[in-house]
Amino acid sequence: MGRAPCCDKNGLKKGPWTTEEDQKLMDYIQKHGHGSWRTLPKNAGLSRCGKSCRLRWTNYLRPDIKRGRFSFEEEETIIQLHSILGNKWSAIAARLPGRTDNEIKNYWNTHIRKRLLRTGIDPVTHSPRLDFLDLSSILSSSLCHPSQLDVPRLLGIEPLVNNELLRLATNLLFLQRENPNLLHNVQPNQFSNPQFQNPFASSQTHNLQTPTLTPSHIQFLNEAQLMQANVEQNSSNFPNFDCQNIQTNTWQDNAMASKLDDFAQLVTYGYSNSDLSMVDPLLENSNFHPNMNQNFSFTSVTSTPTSSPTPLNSSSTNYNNSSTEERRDSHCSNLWDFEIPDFLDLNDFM
DNA sequence: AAATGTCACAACCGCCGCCAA
DNA sequence: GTTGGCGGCGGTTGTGACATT
Repeated sequence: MGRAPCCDKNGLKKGPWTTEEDQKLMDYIQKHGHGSWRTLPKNAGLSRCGKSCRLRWTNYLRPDIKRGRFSFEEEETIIQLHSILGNKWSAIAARLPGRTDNEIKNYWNTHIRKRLLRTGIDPVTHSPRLDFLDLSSILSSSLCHPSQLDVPRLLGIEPLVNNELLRLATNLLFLQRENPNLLHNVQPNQFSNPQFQNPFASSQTHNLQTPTLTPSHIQFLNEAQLMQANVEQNSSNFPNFDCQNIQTNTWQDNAMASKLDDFAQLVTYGYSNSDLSMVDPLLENSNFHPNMNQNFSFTSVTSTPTSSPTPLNSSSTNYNNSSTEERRDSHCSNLWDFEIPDFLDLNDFM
């Protein structure tokens, strides 16, 4: 047999809490702790369901709740965490002291989500929305450069992330991990070298030792492969852009790509957008902290792009004379800025 | 000034995993 | 092993405040 019902639903009050009820609940919990929520309402003299009491306490009356508007840093943290965790509001709230999951969820739905949509970012995938493309701009661009009109790409048929580029980056990361000095000496034309296409190929050049597969190597490669598989799986979600057209359409400012450095972290951390079970241990074991964005840059093909770690406290930013909203919009409009290392010739891979 | 629309957020609903009975 | 309540969670709704027409 199961337990007795927690409460008789009939006759229990619902709806907004009165100050008197709040006071009763606070007084009781301060004296006795909440203990069993099932028995609390009766002991506290409240005609409420235990569940209602629990929600009122955790979402509103708890003394450690931070009230007031979300700061820019908090908002940025929420966006970054959401790009990894999705709608795991409790997990996000756990990393924002003083904020409740309900509060974050509400703020997301009423503020952040709308702002992302307004700036052409899909709040679910954190990637640019294809329907946000300025068709007139594209068409005018195509009129100027008819030969560059690429319908399949406009329709998003081709994946944004070229698999070869991804593979190359993965290999580069492996090599960099094996030999941190390697990339400092590399020449642009060396990226066509098979060495960079396959780190396990002959290592006669670059004074590389043939890698021995240690467990860490295997783990790393598994992570990289998982990452690659996820990107391939999700690539259909991404619109494509043509590097040759990048100067001529609205993607100039919104182009999406991964910075190699961020990519390195992405792969190293084993991030998988579709495997959230990896996220919590990942964050727990990493140096991540909401205020330590320098250690948290999951900017990638599948997540929120890099944001400045110090957008606010830098007096040199252009935010000085802007309202918070303007700052946030401005920030969002630059979300998709990216840098590609000079030594990478993307034309070879796109 | 009234009607209507929009926004913000507290609270509820329903589902799920865990675990006591 | 089964049942069903508890606690937690994410999604949705209700409602008051404010803005716009």
